[in-house]
Amino acid sequence: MARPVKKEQIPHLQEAIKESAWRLIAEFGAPALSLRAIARALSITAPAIYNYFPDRDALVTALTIDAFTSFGDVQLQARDSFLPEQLLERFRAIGFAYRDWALRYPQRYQLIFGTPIPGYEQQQQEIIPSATRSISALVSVIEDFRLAGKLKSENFPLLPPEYKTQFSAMNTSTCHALSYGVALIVWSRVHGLVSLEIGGRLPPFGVDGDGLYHYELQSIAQQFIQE
Amino acid sequence: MARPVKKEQIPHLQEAIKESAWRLIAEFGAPALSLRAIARALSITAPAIYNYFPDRDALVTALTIDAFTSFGDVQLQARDSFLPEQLLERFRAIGFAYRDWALRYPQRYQLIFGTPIPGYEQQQQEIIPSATRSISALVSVIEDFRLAGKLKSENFPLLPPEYKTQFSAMNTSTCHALSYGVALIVWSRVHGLVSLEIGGRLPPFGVDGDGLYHYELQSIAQQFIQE
DNA sequence: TGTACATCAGTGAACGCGCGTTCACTGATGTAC
DNA sequence: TGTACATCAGTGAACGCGCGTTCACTGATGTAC
Repeated sequence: MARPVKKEQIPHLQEAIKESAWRLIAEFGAPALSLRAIARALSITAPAIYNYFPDRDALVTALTIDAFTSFGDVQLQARDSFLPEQLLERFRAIGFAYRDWALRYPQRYQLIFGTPIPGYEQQQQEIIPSATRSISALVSVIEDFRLAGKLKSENFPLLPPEYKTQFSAMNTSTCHALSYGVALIVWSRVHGLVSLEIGGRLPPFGVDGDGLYHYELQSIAQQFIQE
Repeated sequence: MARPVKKEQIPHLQEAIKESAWRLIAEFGAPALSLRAIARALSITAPAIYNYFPDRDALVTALTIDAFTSFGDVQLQARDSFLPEQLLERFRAIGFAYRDWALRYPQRYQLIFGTPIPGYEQQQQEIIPSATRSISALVSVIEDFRLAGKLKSENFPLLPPEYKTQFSAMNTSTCHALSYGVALIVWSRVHGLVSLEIGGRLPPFGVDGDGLYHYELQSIAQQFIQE
């Protein structure tokens, strides 16, 4: 019963495993990911995966880091597609890149920001750098507004000094606590709209996710940024 | 090997099953819920559950409806703890009730708004009424602002007429499309902050979730409500 | 008050399934001489 | 150029597990007479 050994010259099986995992996550959702399903899709046996990842958690951790990294990449690229002086353009570009990525890879977005996968213990230490980087574009542009004296911050709740420590410990060099606080609020608004849209909570017909998102970015700019 | 038959007079097993399910969800998260675990916790056998729910999906649907209902209840109660004329107080009360409920039952919040449980096909029709009701307090108070001429809506993106149809089809009687659109934005902001907080995405130390939330409610009021 | 019977909630065994992980192995590849 | 050998990526069988669901059953309860 010789199985037709196709041996299709997988160049880098480690990458193939991750790609296959992403495909399965896109189709069935992150919580349903299994090593055996990945192996099946690649026409290999499940134990082969153990040559590349010590266990399932390690694979999920690697996927999470890759997702955060790719998510950070597109935002940083969007920022850098404008000159450092074009702060408002940079801000808007980051905002649109954020939503575009999330709509293109909704399951990846849910993997990194949604309900944790059952039975998976997140390895915080390994993930934190890429996670921090994933919002660093936003934080940096808001800090730039502050340095340019263009950050409106009346009434913003005072942030304890630990903020600063915490933040520089997160490897993003120096950043004023205020910028970080404003970035958190901005992030929460963007995340709120995007996660409702991804989750299908905006009623399916007649709701203009695009329009709402544009409006929300505009509102944020009006509230926090000096003309 | 006679097991000590405790027979502790469970009065309404159907309720006990749901309560046990909530306890397991609170401890292990919604995606890990299983009928056998529920049965184990109640010292009954798994097939007994089938006397009360035709299958696992039906149980999850019932839990979802209960969660939405309870979530809607606390918001409506919060609203009605102020006189109909005290619109701003009503709005703030709803906002705080929203966050309080979510922080008290984070796993329920994730069950109804987070990543869907793998293998569970949501029965939209059964759930929609309670889901709609869960944000009806917010929608109603914003509609009241509009009727009182106190809704600031310059620049709000025009909503197609389908909105109105859709919304009344959702059993919330008549409501202007504009109110519904504003409610969506308000909801997305509240949801964004709350879901980041529940997910532990606000850095653990030094971040004042309370303060940020107060600030955000204040911002919303300033943006959308006429003094 | 006493007996026969119907009801039906819960039991226990069993099904087929997919999972993560282990382990001894095999067989192609590449190097050393 | 030819042979012996080490390497090691991937295999196949097996493990123990928990899952949803089915099915024939049992045994307590309550009713009819």
